[in-house]
Amino acid sequence: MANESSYKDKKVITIGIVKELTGLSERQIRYYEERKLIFPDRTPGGSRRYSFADVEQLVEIANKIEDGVQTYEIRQEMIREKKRTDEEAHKKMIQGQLNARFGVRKY
Amino acid sequence: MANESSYKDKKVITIGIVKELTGLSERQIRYYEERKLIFPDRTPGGSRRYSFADVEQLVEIANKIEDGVQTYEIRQEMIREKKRTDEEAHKKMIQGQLNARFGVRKY
DNA sequence: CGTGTAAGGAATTCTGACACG
DNA sequence: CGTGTAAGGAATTCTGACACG
Repeated sequence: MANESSYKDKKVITIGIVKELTGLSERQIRYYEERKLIFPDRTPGGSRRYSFADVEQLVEIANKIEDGVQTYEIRQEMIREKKRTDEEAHKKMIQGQLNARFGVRKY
Repeated sequence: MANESSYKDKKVITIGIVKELTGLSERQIRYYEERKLIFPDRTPGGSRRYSFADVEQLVEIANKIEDGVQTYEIRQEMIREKKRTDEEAHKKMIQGQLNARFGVRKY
């Protein structure tokens, strides 16, 4: 649920292409980064590189803003969502360890 | 077998990233294009854009060249391979039309 | 044949700031 | 708050050519 697509998460897209793909302006794309909603990689030279997942994220962000949601709120949502998935992953890992030591109980 | 990955075939990667991803020089990447082994898109400004599929193709090409295969031969192989898959697709399409008109015979 | 390189120019991207509201 | 824009510079990419072999 995080690493099944080797392409989707690779940071290889320049801001110019992201602009084409999303229809957003460079200004918007950079601003959402400033507000910590998106996290592109950087080349050694300092240019931003986005993944397809980032592109999709940007579209979602833009939609919410169009609906009047502020960047701060969007960020809070993202943090809550991350916490939820992290806890879920943690729970699964613990369960995996239990299964490894005491055997898997299928049902 | 050609459009199941929406990411793999999108031409969004600059030559600089392709260089990193493949370990090839820009010179090599451009040369393989000159020899019609690879077909990047272009931005309005003229910059090349590659897909992940292109990146994989480039690695294969580079391996063959290392093995002493000439670009001309690699190109011939590619043409033969394309012909084969095209014929296969054509055959499937004809069969599909027959099935549509006369019903599908499962076995 | 396949690849390196120096050359000059054009396209791309970057940051910080001013503006509006 | 979110976005546009002009400014100046730096990084990226482009082409055509000379070189080697």
